[in-house]
Amino acid sequence: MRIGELARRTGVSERSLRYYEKQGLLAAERTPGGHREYAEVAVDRVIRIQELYAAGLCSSKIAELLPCMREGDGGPSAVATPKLVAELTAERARIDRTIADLLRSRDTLDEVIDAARG
Amino acid sequence: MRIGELARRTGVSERSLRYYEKQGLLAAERTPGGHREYAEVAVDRVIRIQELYAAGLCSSKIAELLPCMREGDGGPSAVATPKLVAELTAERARIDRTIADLLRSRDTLDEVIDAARG
DNA sequence: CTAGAACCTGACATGGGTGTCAGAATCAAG
DNA sequence: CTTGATTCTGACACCCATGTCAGGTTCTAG
Repeated sequence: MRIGELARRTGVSERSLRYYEKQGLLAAERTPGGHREYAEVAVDRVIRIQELYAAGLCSSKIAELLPCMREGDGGPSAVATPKLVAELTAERARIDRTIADLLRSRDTLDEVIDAARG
Repeated sequence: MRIGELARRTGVSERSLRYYEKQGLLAAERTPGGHREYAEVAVDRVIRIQELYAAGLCSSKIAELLPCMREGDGGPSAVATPKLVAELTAERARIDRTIADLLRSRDTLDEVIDAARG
């Protein structure tokens, strides 16, 4: 599929998809004229990328991480190095802290919302 | 207490504390010479502000929200307007989506980490 | 062949909390 | 009074994913 369809199906802008490619996160074939041609599996990949961005990971971390994930029906094409494992473990801890933060903030909002309704 | 101590006790930079004041999030008395003097309750307030920032709320939303929260032992000094309640409800939904995202990303990380250990 | 839709690259802008620096004033201890 | 630590204001920079625009090329349906 081409970039417009991929954008539509993932909800991610074309601008961002091109940016992902430049960051080495998302590969694409090219038509003879130079237009990007994406495989079906790109949809899942883009969604995954978005989730990881939303989780606070930067492009370079995601770029290291993606090859170590299984994609579609195949297995992973790489295994994380010890250094990467350490980094990911740190990210994991940060995510846990963020979740805890979010839960507290959600409670705060609930309190204010409930007070206004009650 | 003064700004240095508040920064130390909350882990928030002096820069940010001054910024919070400019955004109307954090009030401070002034010494005759113009130095900020914070009440004890400021510590909790700053931590709360940080949590809300971490939850993705912007300064203006936090500024609207804070007066509707109970602070220390006292009750809230304001009640949320219907408009604010609607906005906060939307923020709450966004937070829920973010949490779901984080959980998925955490699972992704776990998968890669486990694969490298196994 | 042609028109219009879709795509290309490159460049500049944006947001918003935070870092940092400069130069001056204040505070507190000796 | 003096000195060093602390604080003040204001300005500029940064990050970094994303928006947007310009000018040109490719694709596809008629």
